[in-house]
This record gives sequence, structure tokens and C-alpha cells, in this order.
Amino acid sequence: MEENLHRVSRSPDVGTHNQNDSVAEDNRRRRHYNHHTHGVQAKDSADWNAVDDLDFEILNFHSSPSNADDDMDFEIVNFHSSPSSPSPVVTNDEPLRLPIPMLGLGVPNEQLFVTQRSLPELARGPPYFYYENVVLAPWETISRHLYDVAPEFVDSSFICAAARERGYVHNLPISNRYLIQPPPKHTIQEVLPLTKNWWPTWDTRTKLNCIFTVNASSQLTNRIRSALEASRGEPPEEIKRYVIEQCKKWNLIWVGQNKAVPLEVNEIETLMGFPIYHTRGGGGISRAERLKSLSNSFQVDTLAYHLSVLKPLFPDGINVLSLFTGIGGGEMALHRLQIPMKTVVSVEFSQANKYILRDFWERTNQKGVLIEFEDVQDLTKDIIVELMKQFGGFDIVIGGSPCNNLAGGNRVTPNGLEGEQSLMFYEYCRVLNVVRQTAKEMRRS
DNA sequence: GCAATGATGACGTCCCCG
DNA sequence: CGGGGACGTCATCATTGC
Repeated sequence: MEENLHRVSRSPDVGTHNQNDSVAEDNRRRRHYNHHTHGVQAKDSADWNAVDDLDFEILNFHSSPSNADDDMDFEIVNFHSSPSSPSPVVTNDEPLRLPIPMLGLGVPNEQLFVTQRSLPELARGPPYFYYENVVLAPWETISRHLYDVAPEFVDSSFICAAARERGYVHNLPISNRYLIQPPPKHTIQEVLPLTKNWWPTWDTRTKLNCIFTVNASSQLTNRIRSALEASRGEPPEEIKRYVIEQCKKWNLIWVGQNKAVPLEVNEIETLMGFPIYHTRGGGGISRAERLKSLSNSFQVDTLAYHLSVLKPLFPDGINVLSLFTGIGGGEMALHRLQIPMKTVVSVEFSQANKYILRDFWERTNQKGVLIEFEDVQDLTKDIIVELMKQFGGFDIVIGGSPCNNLAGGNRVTPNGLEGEQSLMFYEYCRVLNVVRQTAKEMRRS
């Protein structure tokens, strides 16, 4: 398989090691990074962004709500790349630091804004790429395979009512981003107003945790209700602690007196930025499949915020290569941004997800062409080149590769980036390289 | 009856923070 | 240093559907 080439070229020792060694290596590296996480976080993340020697301007806004125009007190901080790391390239020894809070290059209504960044030469210019994965992925390796572009780490709880910590590696412009309207509600109680009637005062949650594939059982709801009914009035601290713990663990919401239940499918659809019934796909898709597909999806508002910079660049529409499409979070973002999709070439293994995307495509009366592939390995170099000649090239390659072997919940096959599903990352790289290389050749001729 | 689908609970490790 | 949180997988029953 071709991704072996990537793996062998990754570093001299990996090809001969088994998976456990590779995981151990990643763990060792992560511990090493963790050692460096103390200190000024903003500076750290800026340094990691500083893949060449240009400085960064970070604006910290402290605007007072009364007279925001006059009283705007902002400081411009110039961070220089550390003299101890003269190499402009992200290497194994370069520490990975997660920004705290996880605001990426800035999100609406928050104080941190990075107004410009410099990309490595190889990463600059179209076609654009946008790659996503979980925050605990081995980003130093991922970044190295994506032209050394530093990931943008964003927690979607700054944009919607559910947490979703993700890293996004992309070469998009970053100025003049905007949210699609209407902006998502920021709290659980706003998104699900009926819960307000039943939400106990001692449950102080306003945000949901990350949405997973696993679902709480109805037994748990019964256990919680029994525990609360046993005490009339204010429950004792011990009961409260137990209930809160379970609510957080299973993302429960209050829908009745002492009734804490798991989220319904259409509630998750709303939280993830999809219209309700998006994953119904015209029927025939089980509830379990819908929940799983949703938990694996993009948060659409977050994605659209990043992609919004494309709107003025492609007034006539855009050609999209969508890898690991899933339920079409990228397509939904572009659709809600009203960026016409002239062509979408989609790669998706799951039959249910293909139904969902096809149903979305038809239901929203898309004028463009939708071409589907099942296996990313069918997207050979020849086929990619042929598609590009047919449509005049792709404008963006978008996708989040599988995280099964990287996710914290996986206790069976936590094999890291070389795991059976997660190594699909290297296929994203392969395809992206072909697309960017071919685009370069097409421009020359 | 049988197969397909749903429900349930057990399972470990990393990272961060207070 | 201990607690909480993270795009999950599997075997085992129970239920549904033909």
C-alpha cells in the first residue's frame, strides 16, 4: 500500500517497529512535550505557529460593553521565535502545546485574536486544504506530513453549547472570518428551552461535554430518578455528587421532574449545526447509526467560521474534494455559507452516510455535480488527475480522518496514527499531495 | 425459528488542572 | 497527587421482524 511509503519516510525507525513500539514512542514524545507546557501559553502557541522567522501580532481586546469604540483597550504583543529553536521546521523535538483556552486563531466574542500568520512556503496558496482530527492526536507527526503547518486548536464550546476540542490543519486565510447566521445558542438551556423547567439549581452546567458514540441507558435515568425521589426537597450532597457525575459522564439533560435523559438524535443534530432530521437520510437508517455518524462529525458552525473566508474568493462556486465525508459537515458548512458547490467529489465508506449526503444533496436542490467514491484507495493518482482536468481542478481538499485509534474512549485498539482506521490520515496526505502537485503543473501549462 | 438490531455494561490511559 | 474528560470497542443478552 502506498501509505507505507509515508510511514517509512516518516523516520528511520518506524518501519521496523511494531504498533506497540510506535505507540510507546508517541507516548514518550507526548510526555516530553508535557514537560514544556508550563509557562505563558499564548507565547508557546504563537511560537509553535512561528514556522518561519516572521513575528506574530496577537491582539488582546478588553472592550468594555458601555462604550466599546472609545474605550477599546488593546495591546499588540509581538512574539519572536525562541532562539533555542532556530529551525523553522516543526520537528520531533519541538514541543506541542495546547492553547488554554482553546481559541485557535480567535473565535467570535473572545479576547484573543491572531490577525496574521505565516505559512511555510510549501503550504501557501490554493488549492486549499482543511484537515481535522481529535486534540490528542500526534499533531507533530500530522503537521510534519502537512507541509509543517501548525494546527489550529479550537474548542467548539466557544461557538456552540457542546464541547468539541479539535485540531485543524489548514492553509486558509484567517482574516474577516464570520459566523453563519443565526449564530448557534451558547448554552444548553437556550438550545433546549424545555429543559429550563426541570433543570435543578445545583446542576450548574451550561455546556454539554463532547458528544460520543456511546449512549446512556434508560436504566441510568431510572437510577437517577430513584436516587432523587428518595429524598424529598433538596437532595443530600452525596446524591447530588453522584447525579452530577453521571450527568457529565453521559451528557444527560433534564426533561422532567428528576428525569435526566440522554440527548435525542435531532437534539444532537441541532448542537452539531445540522438541521433536524439531516441524518434521517430519507429513512432506513437506524438510530444507532445516526448517533454514531453524528458523533463523528464536524461541528458545522465551527467549520463554517473557518471556511467563511472562501465566500468572497469563490463567488461563482467551488470545486470540493471531500475525504471521509461522513454526514457531510463540510458540505453543510459550504451550503449554509451559500457558497455554490460546482463539484463535490466525496469519499465515504459508510453506506448510511452516503445515503445521508445524497439525500442532503437532493433535498437542498444542489445544482452541482456529486461524485461518490467508497474507498479512498480507489482515488488513484490517475483518477485524481482525470477529475481535475474534467473540472478545472479542486479548490479545496477537506476532511477529518478517522480517530478510532486516537480517541480516549478506545480501550481496545488505541494504536495511534498507525492504527487500522487512523492511518487513513496518510491517504489524506497522499491525495492532497497529488492535488497540489497536479494543480501546480496545470498552472504551468 | 432464525437473523438482524437494540440495550447494557465492562474495559485503560493519557492529559490537563486545582 | 487526585479527579475529570476524551469523534470507542466488544461480548452478551433481550427484543424485534420476517
